[in-house]
Amino acid sequence: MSARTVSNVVNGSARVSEQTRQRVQEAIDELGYRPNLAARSLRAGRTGIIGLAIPELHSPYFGELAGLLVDEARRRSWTVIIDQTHGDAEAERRLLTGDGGRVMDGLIISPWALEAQELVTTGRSLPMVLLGERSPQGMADRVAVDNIAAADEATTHLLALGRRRIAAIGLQPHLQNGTAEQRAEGYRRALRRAGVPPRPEWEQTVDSLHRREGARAMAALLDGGAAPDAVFAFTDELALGAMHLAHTRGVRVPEDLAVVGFDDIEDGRFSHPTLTTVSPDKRQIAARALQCLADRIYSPDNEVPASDLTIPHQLLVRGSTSGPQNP
Amino acid sequence: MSARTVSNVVNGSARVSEQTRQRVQEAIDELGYRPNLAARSLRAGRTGIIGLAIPELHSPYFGELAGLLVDEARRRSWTVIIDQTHGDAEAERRLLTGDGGRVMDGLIISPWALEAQELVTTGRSLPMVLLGERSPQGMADRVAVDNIAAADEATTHLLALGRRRIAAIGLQPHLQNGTAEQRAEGYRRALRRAGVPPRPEWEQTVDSLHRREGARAMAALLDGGAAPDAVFAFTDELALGAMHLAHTRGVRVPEDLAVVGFDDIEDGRFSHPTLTTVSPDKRQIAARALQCLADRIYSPDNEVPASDLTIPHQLLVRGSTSGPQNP
DNA sequence: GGCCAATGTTGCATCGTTGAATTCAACGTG
DNA sequence: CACGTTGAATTCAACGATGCAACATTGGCC
Repeated sequence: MSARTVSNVVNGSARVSEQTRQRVQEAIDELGYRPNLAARSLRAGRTGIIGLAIPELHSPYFGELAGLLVDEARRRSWTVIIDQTHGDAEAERRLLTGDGGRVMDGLIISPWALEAQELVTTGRSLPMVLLGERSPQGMADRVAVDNIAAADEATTHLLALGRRRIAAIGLQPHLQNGTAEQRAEGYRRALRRAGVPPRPEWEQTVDSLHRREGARAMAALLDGGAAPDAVFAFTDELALGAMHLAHTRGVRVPEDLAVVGFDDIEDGRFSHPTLTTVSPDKRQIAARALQCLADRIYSPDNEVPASDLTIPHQLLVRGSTSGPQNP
Repeated sequence: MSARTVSNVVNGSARVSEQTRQRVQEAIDELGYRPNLAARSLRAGRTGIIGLAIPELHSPYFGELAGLLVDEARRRSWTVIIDQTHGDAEAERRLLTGDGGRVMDGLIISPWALEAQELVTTGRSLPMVLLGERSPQGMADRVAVDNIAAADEATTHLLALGRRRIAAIGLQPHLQNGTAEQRAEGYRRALRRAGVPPRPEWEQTVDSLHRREGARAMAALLDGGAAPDAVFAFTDELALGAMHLAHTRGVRVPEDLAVVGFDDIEDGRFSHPTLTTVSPDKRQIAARALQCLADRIYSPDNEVPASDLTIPHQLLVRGSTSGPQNP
């Protein structure tokens, strides 16, 4: 009963007689033997581990997305290691260079501080899928919604309600990842099409996407000269923060202020009022991202052309822009 | 320039002349060499990876906790792999037996379906820290808040407001993990001390801890004979679901119905009204859990006695139990 | 009986790293 | 000048699993 035979039994690889198979299996069960993954990885050159790099796990959007990705990875027998970058460029860079050693077979990254250019250059050798950010030279796959179109729809919805003083919360001019900029562009495009000139004082910059910042930005808007009658927040968290502040100031939502968010996090379905939002198909984002990664990992040499997948989204109209609350 | 010398330079271990060190370092930088973690793990018998097993990543409480744990692990140069059990006993068991191979040096698990007895028996050889669930024979470390005392405080707070018809949402009699039971016990204890006999029809069982279930339970309470004037929900998510349903039925919070939750998730700070809650010190839970795990991993043979750490908690009174909304 | 094919099992070598032991060179001392 | 001492670099072996080739066994065929 050599080690080689045991290996054959465990992997069901070579021809093993039924008799030996059973004898080996018994021994395995009895001794509680488990194959050593480190050794297996060393031999195979693969670890079966993929990395997921997101800004923050505690943010509902990324929490929900991470959950879906982990489940999808399990379906493919992959294990996921999660790293939080906290929007720190250095952390993102360290992740890519594999500082301290290469463990991951591939990486799904939602970039924040680094621009795609640097991402792709630094992480050259690592199969990689970008969430949200566009890859410049088609060096890495990318999965994202059409932010411009989605923001346009959201804003158009507010215009259709008769609102004209529509503010935007969520600009991040100092960031490289481009998402905020695209949503801002969609917002402005919709305004212009409706003949409403975009006004800089209605575009609120934020330092983070937390509720707190949404509240701060809303306060700034209310304290500013012309109070808006609608707000398009670039994320649901910002929207919920804005609604919270509106409540504390006695501003009624949606009567005095219509609010639209982006992400369709669970909170928005149960908030008071419920939150109208742009809902990206998160399940599909997870599935497609892993599909891309698998393609890239399993066909290493052939220059697989980078795919740029646009995921469908949907505007969910709820209480924050309509009369009574819809579920 | 042998492999051994390179190893010495990388680890700074043995005596290496300054000259060779530089020569090696240059080569490393130029070739982009990274040590192979699989080989290192194989040699060392350690992977530097710990597992985190939680029911669901998308739940805000576990999302926040996971984020803190990941950060704390990074401070200790550990990598975290995350597994979602979805409350599935089989998934928890598979995790413990290391089905398909042993990767993790240790495991932090928030048990759901399995009772501690089985957990400890099955995962005998794996350093393990339990979150929430008590370990019977002191075979594994445990980190948790004093659920009974905390639930007592929450209920007592409602009693102090003059409420007497206090319902509880969140019982899970079919589960083994004991947390819900402890909170129920604290709830009943407080009622009895105040001379209010616990009434079975005010104890609402739930299938999950999602907002949806909180809403369902609240509906059941309102549709039942005697509508309660207060609710203690065993988690913030249940509480938010309950508040949502109250709003849709025109029940005012806190005037008609006072609500207390448990967990202190971010949503509760920005909901309308803001949510009174029991706040466990999550940062400390994360820090202590990793400390325990480190102790156990780094002193393998010595039977380190299992520690049972009680983490402090705090009742945060907010809008859902007071007049206007406090932040 | 001798030879080949099919089937089942084993041994060898290897993945990359590192502990332990070894070689090599330079230097100081009696 | 012979010899011990110290510092620096190298070689050897091993961690555990597995691709590959070799080996053993059996049965069938001419």
